[in-house]
Amino acid sequence: MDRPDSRPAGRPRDADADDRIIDAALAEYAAHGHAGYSLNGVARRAGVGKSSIYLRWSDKESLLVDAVHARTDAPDVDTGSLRGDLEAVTAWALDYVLSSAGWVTVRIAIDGADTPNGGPDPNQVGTPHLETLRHVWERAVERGELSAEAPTEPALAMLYGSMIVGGMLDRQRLQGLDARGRQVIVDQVVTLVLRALGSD
Amino acid sequence: MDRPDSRPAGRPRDADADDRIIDAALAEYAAHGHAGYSLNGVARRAGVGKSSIYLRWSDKESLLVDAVHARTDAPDVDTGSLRGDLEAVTAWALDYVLSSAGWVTVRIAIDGADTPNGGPDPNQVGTPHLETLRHVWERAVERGELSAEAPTEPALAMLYGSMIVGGMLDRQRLQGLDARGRQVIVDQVVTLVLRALGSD
Amino acid sequence: MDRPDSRPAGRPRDADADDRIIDAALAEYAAHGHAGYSLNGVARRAGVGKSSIYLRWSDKESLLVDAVHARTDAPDVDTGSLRGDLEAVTAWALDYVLSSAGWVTVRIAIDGADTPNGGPDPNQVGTPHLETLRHVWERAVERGELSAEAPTEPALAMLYGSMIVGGMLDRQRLQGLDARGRQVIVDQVVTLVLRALGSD
Amino acid sequence: MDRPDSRPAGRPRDADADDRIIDAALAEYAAHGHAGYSLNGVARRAGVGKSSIYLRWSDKESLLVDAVHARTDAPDVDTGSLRGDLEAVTAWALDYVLSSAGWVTVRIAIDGADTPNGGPDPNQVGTPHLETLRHVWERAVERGELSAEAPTEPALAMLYGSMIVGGMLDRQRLQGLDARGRQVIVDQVVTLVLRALGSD
DNA sequence: AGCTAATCGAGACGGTACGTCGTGTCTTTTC
DNA sequence: GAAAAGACACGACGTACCGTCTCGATTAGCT
Repeated sequence: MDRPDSRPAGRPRDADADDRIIDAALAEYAAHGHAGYSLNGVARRAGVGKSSIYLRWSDKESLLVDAVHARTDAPDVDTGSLRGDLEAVTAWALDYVLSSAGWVTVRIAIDGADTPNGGPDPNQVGTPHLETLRHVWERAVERGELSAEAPTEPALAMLYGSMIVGGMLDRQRLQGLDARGRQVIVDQVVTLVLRALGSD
Repeated sequence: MDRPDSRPAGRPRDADADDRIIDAALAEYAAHGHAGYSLNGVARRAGVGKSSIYLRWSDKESLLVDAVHARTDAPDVDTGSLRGDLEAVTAWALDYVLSSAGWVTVRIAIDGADTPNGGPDPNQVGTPHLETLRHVWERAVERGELSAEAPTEPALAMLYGSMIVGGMLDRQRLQGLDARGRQVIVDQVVTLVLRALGSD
Repeated sequence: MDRPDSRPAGRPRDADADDRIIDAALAEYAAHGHAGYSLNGVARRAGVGKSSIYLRWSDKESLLVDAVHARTDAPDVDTGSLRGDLEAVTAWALDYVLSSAGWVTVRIAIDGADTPNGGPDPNQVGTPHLETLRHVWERAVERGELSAEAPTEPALAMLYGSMIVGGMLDRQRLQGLDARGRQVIVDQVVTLVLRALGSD
Repeated sequence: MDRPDSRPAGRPRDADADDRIIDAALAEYAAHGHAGYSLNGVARRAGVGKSSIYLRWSDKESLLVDAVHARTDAPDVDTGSLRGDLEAVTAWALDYVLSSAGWVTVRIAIDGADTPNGGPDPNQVGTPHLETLRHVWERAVERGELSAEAPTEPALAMLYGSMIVGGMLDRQRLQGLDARGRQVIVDQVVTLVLRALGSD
């Protein structure tokens, strides 16, 4: 007969296909931009039928959101000091916005913000990064480096926003910097943020 | 004889059409979002043939950029004090990123940043705002409120970036605020920036 | 294993759509003439997307050629005598050139003749009718009614050309004739042709 | 005062422009075929503004008709015998249908026949040629070579139609013939027509 | 010489069709 | 029943042309 938790009838989903589709989606987006990101192209690049994509996602927008999610991992740094944590997380954020994949995330979040029920939820997209920053904050409060009343959100926005503006207006120059040059940028921003928080 | 700057031959462009097209473009964008913004729709709404649009702009994207430009005016505030100027310019920036037309600018600048020679120049798009902020800075230095060595660019990025992140992640809530509520946000950000600059 | 002539992968073409498209093409041509024959109009009338048309034909011209081909059937009459055959085939040809669909064929053949590699091959269009006439000839030669040296082609051209000139210059009047009236015309032409052939 | 047939006020039409336009129209038609014949192109080639064309003709179709007319001259041959006249006129007709400009006439007449009040009047287009043939007939009757009861119209249609069918189905080959080769064709057709008329 | 008026080249105007491509759905065979 | 393949109806893209219009410049006859 049938085992109670038997697999559903028919051919099982190809788990590998998920990965191929997600990779293809990000690659197409990075290659041709928002306007040139087409589901036909994704299917072609992934070597997959369109129906296989529509079985998993409702439309091309939600595929993009999921793709970005699946490929975004914000490391939860813990260096023992607020400055150390901020430097680590800022350095990581800088690399992120200067990378092609990372910048796609920003684009998607920006694109989705003004189409309330049309596009992807930007909070859903951006949250991972912010989450990491919040953890840094919490530990700083626990360590007594910050008061609980410190204006968390605005400071987060300043730090994260600095990186975005840098990636937007100064991209070429920043991409040309080596690790040492980027460290200077990071130091500067972290110093400003800490001073703003009265914790320098 | 001939006047050196004589008009070109043929029927002159209809200046009124420019306005109708720009208004229609922004209206279509606001109504249907990025995905639903179609040149056919713009032409229909403006009561204009598509050729008249393509005579002026090379594609729908550059029309959008120009439309946003044409309807964007960054006021060169001058209140007499750094804090006053920053509050004014920040309040204006907040309204800007929360507006539909303003957000389009941000989106376009973001979209164009990673496609070096493909899309519109992000600096061209973003510059007007930054220009205003730089003027504020210059006057503050002249008044002696800031030292000439103050880290201008990072501070600008923090301020402008804060607004962008707010417009991205907290859009719904911020749009719901009245003038008073927005003033609180502005104060908070300006205070942080001034403190970061050691000028509070 | 696989059958050698297995069907190609994917959804098969909708055979019904072919018919609807062809009918719509001829209807549009007949209704609006050559200048007003538009592929958009054909698609609309056929209730079909343009892509479905372009999957089958490369452009509007080749659709028209195929449409005419598909709806043209030249009956292979066989009455037992040359005069009988010629009368039958001439009567049919007269009806043909006076009909809207038939006249379209002539138009297309004429249009295509002077654009060697641009338009449809006129021989491809006109051949079916000529084919029928040639069969009539062959049987007449077999029966001994005509010598094998009789100038086939010029006589064919005379007969067929008479109908075309009639359809061109005398269309209104001929269309107004009843079957009896048309028979008079047919008799006259056949008599002339037979006399020209020295076979009266 | 005023002379009764004074010239109208204002700048007179440029007679030279008529010629340039007509030549350009035929050249464009010959170069790009019916589909590629555009008024914009004619204006460009003639070095003329579109308004100058529309001052003279109501649309591109009637320009074409007039252009063909203006460059068509049907000689009223008179050789003294029916056979001689027919040979002359047939040779001329053959050259005509094989020429680009001549074939345009045929095409226009054909196109206009089935759109009663839409296009140019086919009789207007075709008449000149038929007129010439009728004169030939009349003289033959006067000379007693033909009886007044001879079936004029059908014979005319046979002769003229033969040429059209030849130009349509056998164009390439006939265009390749030299004067001698064409003479053979002409003889054949004339012989058939004369025999049909019982006048050989 | 000045006035009037139609024509000239040029080219923008609102429309519409072209042929291409992408959407999200549907239909087929194969696994 | 999922997979791939690809056809389906629809509609936007950017281009080209239609026939109309609006310009400044020209070219005449009439004052």
